[in-house]
Amino acid sequence: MTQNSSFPPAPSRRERRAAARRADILEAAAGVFSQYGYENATTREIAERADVSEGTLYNYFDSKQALFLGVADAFADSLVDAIAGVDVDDLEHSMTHLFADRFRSGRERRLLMMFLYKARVDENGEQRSVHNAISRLVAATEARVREAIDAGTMRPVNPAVAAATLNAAIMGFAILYELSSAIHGDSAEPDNTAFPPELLGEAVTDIFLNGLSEN
Amino acid sequence: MTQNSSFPPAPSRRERRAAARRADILEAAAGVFSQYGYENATTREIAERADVSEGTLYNYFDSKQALFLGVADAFADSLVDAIAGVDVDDLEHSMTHLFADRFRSGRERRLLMMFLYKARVDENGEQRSVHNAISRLVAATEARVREAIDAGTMRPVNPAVAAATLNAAIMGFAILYELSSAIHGDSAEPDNTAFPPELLGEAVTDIFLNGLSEN
Amino acid sequence: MTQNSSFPPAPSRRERRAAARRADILEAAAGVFSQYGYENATTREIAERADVSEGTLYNYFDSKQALFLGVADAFADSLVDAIAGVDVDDLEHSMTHLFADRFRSGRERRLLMMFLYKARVDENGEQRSVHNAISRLVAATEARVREAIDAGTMRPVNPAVAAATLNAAIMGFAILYELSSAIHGDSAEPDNTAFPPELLGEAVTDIFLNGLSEN
Amino acid sequence: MTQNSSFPPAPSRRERRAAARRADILEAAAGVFSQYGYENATTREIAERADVSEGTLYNYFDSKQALFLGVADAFADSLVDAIAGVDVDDLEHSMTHLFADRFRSGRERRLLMMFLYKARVDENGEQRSVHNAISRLVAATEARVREAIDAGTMRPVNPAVAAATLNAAIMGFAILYELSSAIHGDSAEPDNTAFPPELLGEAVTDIFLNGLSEN
DNA sequence: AATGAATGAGACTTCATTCAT
DNA sequence: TATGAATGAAGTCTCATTCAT
Repeated sequence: MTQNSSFPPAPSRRERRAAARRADILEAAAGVFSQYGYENATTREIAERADVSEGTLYNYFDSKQALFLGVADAFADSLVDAIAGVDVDDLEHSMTHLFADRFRSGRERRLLMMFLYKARVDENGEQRSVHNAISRLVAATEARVREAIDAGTMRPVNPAVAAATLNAAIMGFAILYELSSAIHGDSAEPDNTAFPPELLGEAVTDIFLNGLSEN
Repeated sequence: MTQNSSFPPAPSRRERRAAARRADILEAAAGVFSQYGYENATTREIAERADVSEGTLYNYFDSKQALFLGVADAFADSLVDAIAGVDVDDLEHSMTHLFADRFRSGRERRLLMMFLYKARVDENGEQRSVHNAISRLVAATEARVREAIDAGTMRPVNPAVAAATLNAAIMGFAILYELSSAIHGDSAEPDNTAFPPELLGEAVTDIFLNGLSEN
Repeated sequence: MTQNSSFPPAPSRRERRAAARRADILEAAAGVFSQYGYENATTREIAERADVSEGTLYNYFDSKQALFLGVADAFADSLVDAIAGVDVDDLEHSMTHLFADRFRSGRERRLLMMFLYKARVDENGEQRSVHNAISRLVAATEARVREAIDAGTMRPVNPAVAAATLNAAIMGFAILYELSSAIHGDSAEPDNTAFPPELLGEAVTDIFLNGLSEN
Repeated sequence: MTQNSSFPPAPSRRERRAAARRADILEAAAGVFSQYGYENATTREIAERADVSEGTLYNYFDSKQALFLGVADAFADSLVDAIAGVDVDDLEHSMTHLFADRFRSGRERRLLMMFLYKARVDENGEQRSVHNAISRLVAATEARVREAIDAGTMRPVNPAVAAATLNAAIMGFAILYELSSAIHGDSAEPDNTAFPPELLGEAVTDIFLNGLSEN
């Protein structure tokens, strides 16, 4: 009857509705968080944007923190996927795309910035999840670097340092790009700064692959 | 010998005390902001740490925001100075030190992260000062890059992109380093992570100068 | 019989409770404002007297100012109604009652005094509502004066001046009466001063209708 | 040596300077109070306007309240003088001037309004002085009314009621006039409303002397 | 399961008053 | 006597979270 015979057992209609509701809430939360930052985002606005009541929020997430972590996890998933998709045999091309993609969406840039900020601020016991999300990113990157070195397309640099540097650049650049967007007065989408994402991705990749030194 | 005759007129005792008090407050604010982030920092704790009453805070700064901007300005000043000190004839050495210095102090790393975050969140009219501070950094960097290219020590890359990339890396790395510090459980000073700042600075500089490609 | 079919739609129980709560809060606010004046009235006491938390106040009114304006509007409404009820064919009788009614309740007297005071102090842009309330009063009075002149029961005085004078007397007398009440030591209700409101209303009306001059 | 041989003993230079300072402060306080109202007037601004430090204020007056009472007393003195100057043989003329004078200065109008307001709010034990000032006014008026009745220029109305009504009108009209000034957009001096003080004084006096009734 | 009114802790900020200089 | 920095109590307002409906 249902279209899915694999595990877990086919979700009932109620379960499907609940999942959709949860997704709506996460989507709304991502938007509000990215726009205002964590502390200035209000559960009231998230609820409004998800078209549910504030009370309902708490049927799906234990707290504002939990809501935030839900957003962070989804974000990290998509970024880990992107890193996993890098082709070590064509670093230039795939890195260019990776960078460009990370610079394209203002919402993603802002979310990344926020995760980094909160990860630091909330290092108090209970909420290491953002840390975990970051760690997953770096680990995924390090794995690719090792592969690239093994494949002979990358110099035998320290893989951990290289992975960290690349992620730092992604993060730092996302931040800087976001700031320039704001500075250039187009804080709202669409992002039409002096440097279009593609060119920027190319130039940054060039620096990373070929270095800055003359000769 | 006594009241010197040069400008500005010798500060009276009262003026000296006021300046010292102001410095105390800024110092306390920097500490509290870096530890908790802007929103979770309370004027109460800043006052306590500066050993003054909350009211006194407002004799020196108009608002919590103004206090924050005071910290941001001082921070940007020191970073601009550091960039201005880069020797274009010995990029490797001076960049290594620049990076290493930026990674050394946890408080500086955290402050930088916070400024970036707030700069994005507070792009509302009145408080562009953090933006300005960031802009100063990038401009100072771009000037050095142009010099280095003219001096023939750097490839003729796009100076604006290079300046942005370098700053992005500084920022991103400060963040990442800070996060790893936290991950490795030594969130408090001193910072004794797997990668000591000097080695890290060297490795990052190497990647930036020489690139990642196996040529 | 049950949910009536006329407009507006029958208020739900929740809506009815909300309206009642709003009324409770306004009532409490009127009491506290009249007792302490605007600036010395605290949201804490208003909340306590309305038997709600301070936070709840802000679910019904945006600010202390808004609360005050709610009280002012209700007050102006009742006074405008009273003026509209004056019978121009029996000025003596209806004016006597109008005056007497305005003198009777200490709370009303004090509120009036406060509105006048705040109207002056808060003439800053946003809050002209108190001004508006006063203007409504004077306009209503002027209309009655014109009618009375047309009906031949009043001398052809300048209607605007007469309206202003009458309202000035109402206000001024409310104030003076309130002050004497206080002076005579019965600041709390009930008001049993030397001059009972009815006699006072009569005497004042006599002066206004017949003047002070001999002959 | 000094120019004054009467009691009290000739003031020394120091005493004269102190008196002048006191007068400066009172003048500044009157201005600030009338502009902002009691609660919104700050000792800081009073001090600035009097060109002394805040601390100095407290060498001349015990508290903000005392400062206010100083202003109130001076104000009542001048008004009592004006009432004492009314010529019972020429009520029309002298009342017209009395009214007109009270309407002319915005600062006086606002101060009067404030005194009335504070007199009510501060009826708590300690500060009956404003009450006393008001009482002096009414008593002075009542004395004049009795004289006028004895002189046969006034109907034998109840002198207490008449005195109260007249003062009420003065107060109420001062308030109303002040409000209209504000309403007509010229809250700052000079006062150029639709009704110039002289005409207004005349019209009000006419109503008071001759009444409103057609007969 | 959904609602949204109620809660109350806690934040920032103001300002009359004091007191060491 | 004058100064003005320091004080700290107190006030308004916000918002995550709860719970009766």
